Amino acid sequence: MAATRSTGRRERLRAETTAEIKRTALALMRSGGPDAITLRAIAREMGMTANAIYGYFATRDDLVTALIADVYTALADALDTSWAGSTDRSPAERITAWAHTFRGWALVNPEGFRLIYGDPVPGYQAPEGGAAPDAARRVCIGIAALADAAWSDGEPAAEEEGGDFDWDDFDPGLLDKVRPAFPDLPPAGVALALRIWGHLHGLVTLEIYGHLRAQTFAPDKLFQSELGQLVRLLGLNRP
Amino acid sequence: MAATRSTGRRERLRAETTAEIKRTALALMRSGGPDAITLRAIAREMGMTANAIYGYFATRDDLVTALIADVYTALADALDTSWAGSTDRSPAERITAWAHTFRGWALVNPEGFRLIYGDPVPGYQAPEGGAAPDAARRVCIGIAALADAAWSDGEPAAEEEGGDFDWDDFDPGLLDKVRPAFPDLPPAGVALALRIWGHLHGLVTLEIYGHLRAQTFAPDKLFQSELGQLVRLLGLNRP
DNA sequence: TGTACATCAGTGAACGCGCGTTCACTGATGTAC
DNA sequence: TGTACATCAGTGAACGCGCGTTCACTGATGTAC
Repeated sequence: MAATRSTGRRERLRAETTAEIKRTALALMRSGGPDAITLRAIAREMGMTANAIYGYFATRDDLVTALIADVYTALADALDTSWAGSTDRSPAERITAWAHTFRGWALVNPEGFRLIYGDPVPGYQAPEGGAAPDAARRVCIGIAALADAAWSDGEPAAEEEGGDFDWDDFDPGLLDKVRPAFPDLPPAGVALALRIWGHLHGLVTLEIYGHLRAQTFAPDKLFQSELGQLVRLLGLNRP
Repeated sequence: MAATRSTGRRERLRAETTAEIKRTALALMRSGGPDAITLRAIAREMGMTANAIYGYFATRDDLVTALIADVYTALADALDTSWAGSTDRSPAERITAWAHTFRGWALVNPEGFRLIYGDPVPGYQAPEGGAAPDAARRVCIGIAALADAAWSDGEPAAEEEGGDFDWDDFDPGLLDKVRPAFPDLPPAGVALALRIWGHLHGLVTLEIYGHLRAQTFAPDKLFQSELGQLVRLLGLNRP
């Protein structure tokens, strides 16, 4: 029994090898940095010849493009799943959970984080219309959701100075997604979202790149403390 | 008149060429990314042979090490100069000026910022006791000065949650410098300093790496707004 | 069930390239008398 | 001021290496009748 249809088996093997190539590439990057992603190194690691990879990816850059898209999508998925799974909790709890998902993902996938947000793989030339922007957008929209959740709880940054933001200050492509989804969020709310992104991105980047761990042994505590302030900044947890 | 002593002239020429090599390396990195720093490319750009550089640096990695030390020191100098030049102003103004210096330096020297805080130059192996940690420390101490200035103005983060920080949470090498300089700054103050670092680093990194500009046309306004909140967070500018 | 053919994953040798680095050298600049 | 020597910045050819990519191929797996 269970003799799978032969074409199906070939396809499955093919998909498995494709996945293994990607997995190996990321593992190499993890241990050797972005310049460790070479077709020859991947092939060596997998016990095959370098040109066998051409059966799966047309060029090295195609592989890198696929890698970036995969990783970006995985991050966006993780964040969206976290957010969608906490609808029954308070905004403060949801935002905290989302931020922990963000940092947690980065700590588990440091090479992915660097691939997405750090310097590009040496020699890599991105294609014209990559899928990466889509996932980047999704992350931004996720952050806008945080800001919106806080905003609908009482205009947290209303007292802000330098907050004379206008719709013209933002990329139309971003607004096309954000405004329909969060009709009550004003320009200052979008600005707040980007600033929150900055806070989280900064601490996580410093940690991933080793700058934070050179100064403190308690990055968790630091992040926790940051989230406490974030929730306060957003005007949540008020008496 | 003015016939410079001959040895002096040779030394001067030597120093000039050394500087030109570094300048060219950074210019190449600016236009071509970290992997554009190669001896051959530098030599090509300068109109000489690649091995002529061996008269100035023993290996390529020595050049990169010198580059990192130079750039890191330049950043720390710029920040310290900004801070030292504003002693007659209010803490809020000083902190704002310092942060603008930080961002301004990064925008003018994006390749330097990436060299210091981003992924390492491909193939680069840092030496044992590099000078980079020193300058990194100096930047941290500068941020501690900001926190101290705010703290002596009224314990800004006293109401903080997750703020149960201890001296043991921080690197002794950092504390050796920070505690004597700022005897009134408690552990929570050092933690606050690192978090402020995260805020600024995050926005600037997103901007330098192009992630911010994909979303907004007004990164200046955003940074300005961030600083307004920072000053408020620090408990300054109170009525 | 058995045979003839098609598919296709992977091989092995080879290419041209740019890299860091080494070597023996040349020729201009500066020094000593 | 003039000559003999020392210094030293830079040359030019060469090395071995790892890279992406191409090519003609082999041999196992699956398909058709």
